[in-house]
This record gives sequence, structure tokens and C-alpha cells, in this order.
Amino acid sequence: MSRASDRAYAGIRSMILSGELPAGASLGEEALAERCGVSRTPVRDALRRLEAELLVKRNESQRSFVADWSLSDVADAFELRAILEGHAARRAAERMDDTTLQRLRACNNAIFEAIQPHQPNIAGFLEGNRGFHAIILEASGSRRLTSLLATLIEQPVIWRTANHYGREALRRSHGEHDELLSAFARRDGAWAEALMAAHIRRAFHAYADAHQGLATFELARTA
Amino acid sequence: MSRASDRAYAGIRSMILSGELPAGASLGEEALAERCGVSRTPVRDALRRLEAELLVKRNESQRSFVADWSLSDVADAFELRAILEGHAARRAAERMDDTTLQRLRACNNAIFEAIQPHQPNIAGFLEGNRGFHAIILEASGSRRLTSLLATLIEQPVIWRTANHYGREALRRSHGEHDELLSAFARRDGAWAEALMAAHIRRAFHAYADAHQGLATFELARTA
DNA sequence: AATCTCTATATTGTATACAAACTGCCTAGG
DNA sequence: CCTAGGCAGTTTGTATACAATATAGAGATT
Repeated sequence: MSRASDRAYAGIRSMILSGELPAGASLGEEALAERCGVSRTPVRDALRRLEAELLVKRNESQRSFVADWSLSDVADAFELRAILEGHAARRAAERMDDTTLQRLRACNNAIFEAIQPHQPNIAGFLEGNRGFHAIILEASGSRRLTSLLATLIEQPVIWRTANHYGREALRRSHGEHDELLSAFARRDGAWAEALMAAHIRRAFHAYADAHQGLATFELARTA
Repeated sequence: MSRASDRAYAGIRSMILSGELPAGASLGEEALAERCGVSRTPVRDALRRLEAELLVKRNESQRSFVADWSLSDVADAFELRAILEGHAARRAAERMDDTTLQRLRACNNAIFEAIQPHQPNIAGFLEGNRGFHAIILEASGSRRLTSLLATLIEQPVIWRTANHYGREALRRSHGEHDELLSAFARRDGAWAEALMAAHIRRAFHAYADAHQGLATFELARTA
């Protein structure tokens, strides 16, 4: 996409993810256009994209608002991710080649570096994690699966709470990736699918725990 | 959506589905605007929607074309549909109430009427079929699942070939719906999921057969 | 003859002006 | 005091003009 449209998209998106625009906030096109330094046209474009990603919802008279993701919404998304990414893992295992396997190993090594206690680099972990899952998706060889999962992986609230993940959760994530690598190495699709489903579901509970902690923390601050 | 934008969307969509705009055809905004009697703005809007539905694809420099759905693309879509609608059927069975069950029965009765030999009403069959699956989706109680499936159910080429379905395929479809009703009546999620997955996969093969026949037919006409 | 470049043309991206629709308030009537 | 209606302000939808970019074709050069 071209410059202005991308600026609007990236700008609004980061405002939402950072919490600058809280859930339920009104998203007037004119106001957003001014804040992003572009005209309404690219803003409208960006809002449509964000709406497709379910970060933005529109009421019956076409006004836009920041979508509010309740815990049950997030649970819903994770459940579908577990199913679809499990399926992707199965297909990837069945189609796995040595080059891809090497790339996955390298990716998980990068994650290992990022979570070393002396410097727990969360951004690095997220980056590596994203890469790991992206490679699997690519290896699954289903463009449609990739496009479906795109809207599920862009979890809105998650990046905000990632910093609250415990070291333990990060280490388990790395270990589960290692197990996945074993399944891929054996080209065992069913094994990979089961591992991936478990991996995603555990990630959900890690999120729920962190979210729970965060929620009470914010409650305490407000009181 | 408002009038002009909807007209553009409906217009372009029907041009694609009817085959008036064949796969690979160039979709210039100006030309479409003229054909639909609106300006480029709503056309751009419509193209984005159609792109999200994968009916339209864009090349690297943002020009739009009618997407070509190879048989393997269609197979891909059906495979995902089988998984996701299977999941939806499971959830629907677990949450089933008597009112919804009645609505499903009524819907399948309507399908039965439509496929009676003396007047095999294909449009009626498709309408009833769409309704049946929509009710299940609604009963699954997952908005996200619904939104994911929306892009999969809008199969581009399928409606064109529906007329080539044999009576046998239509009757089997009705019968499978009946079996699903049994599973729903017992609130047996696993049963419903298995039946739905089988139902979708059989539908794919019916499509593939009809498509095969259609392809050779068109080939013959061209020669 | 092949290829490269430059220019003319076509197409998409952006901005802005205007039209239509919705919201909320304020007043008039019961 | 409460409700209905309409009016003013705000917000989104559409059209159009202009800018930026990509494509294709002609001409020149090797």
C-alpha cells in the first residue's frame, strides 16, 4: 500500500494497541485524519482494514469504534487458532523439507537467546515467535489458511499484556517449539497437530493469567 | 452500506459470478465505475470487499483482476470449511435448544419441497441450504467463527455449476441434513461434527464432478 | 535484430468539496 | 412534567480534480 494509507493504518493501529484509544472509543474519520496528518480518504481505507481484523467495529449507522475484546472473545479467537494452526502444523509436517526445518531451528534458537534471564528481551521473543509460526504457515502450503489466520493472530490486547508474561511461560513456549521440531523432523502430521493445539491452548491460559493479574492491577490503580 | 457502494459491490460481484468478467480479467476502477453508474470512490470500496472475499486479487502494483479459482483452490476452501463448519456443528449441538431445532427442521422441509422431481427448484434448494447452514452457524454462538466462514462460503464458481448437480446429489444433501438433525436432537456434538465434515467433503466431490463435466462441455463448445 | 531508455498514456492514490444521513437538543403541545 | 417534532450540528457517503506511479510503445543505440 501507498504511503498515506499505510501511515493512517499504522497510526490508528498503534493508537489502539497501545491503549491510547481505549476500547469503545469513537473513531471519527476527520479526527483520525488530522491526528495522522492525512486526508479522510486513506483513513477510511485504514478503518476498513482494521474492521476486517476486528480491531474496529461499526455500529448500525456506520460509525466506527475501537472494538472491545472481552476475555470470552479472546478465548473464542484462541480456540479457532488452535484448530486452524493445528491443521497448518499437520500439513506443514507432511510437506516438511530440510531447508524449512533448518529455518525453524534457527528461529527457535533466536527465541532461546531472547529469553535468557540476564536480558529477557520480550520484543525479541515476540518477533521470533511470530517468525516461527509464519514459517509453519508458509510450509502448510495453503494460502487460504494463511489469510484466515491473519485475522486471528493479530490479537489486539495481547501485545499489551505480553510484558506481564512470566519467564516460566516464555521457557515453556520455547520448549514446546522444540517438541514441534521433533514432530516436523519425523514428518508426523498428527503429532504436530496435537502439539500445536496444545501449544496455543496453553498460550491462552498464560494470557488469561497475565490478563487477570493486569486487570486487578488496573483496578487497584483506579481505586 | 449505502446505495452507491452497494450497487458497485453487487454489480461487480454478479459480473464475476455470472462469468461476464472471466477469471483473470482486468478490473479498472474507472471502467467499473462507468458500468455501475457510480463514481470511483464506491467502486474502490467494493473492490476491497471483494478482495477480502478472495473474488478479486491485486497484483504487486495494486491493479485488480478477477481471481481464478483452480480446482485445488476450491479443494483448499472446502477442506477448511469442513473443519470449521464441523466445529460449528459441534458447538451448535452442545448449545441446541428446541426452537432452533424446529427452525432447522422447517428449513430442511423447504429443501425437500424444492428438490421434488416434478419441479427441481435449484434456486430454492440453494436458498434453503444457505439458511440451514446459517442457522447452525448462529447456534454455534461464535461470532468469530461466523466471520471466518463468511469468506469461505461465498464460493465463486459454485453457484454457476450448481445447476449441473444431479438430482442424486441434491437428495443426498437433504438426507445428510436429516442425519444432522438427529445428532442435534441428541445434543451429540461429536456426532454432529463428524456428519458435518462428511457432508461438506461430499459436497466438494459433487462439485468436482459437476465442474469436471462442465469443463469438458465448455471445451467441446470451444472446439 | 535485440535491448535499453525515454516519453506518452493509462491507472491508481490522495485531497477536497459537497450531499445525505444521523444525533442530540430544544421547543411546543398535550 | 413528559412526549413529539423539528432544527442545527456533526459525521459519513459520493463525486471530482489533481498527483504519483506504473505500463507500453517508439525510437535510438549497440
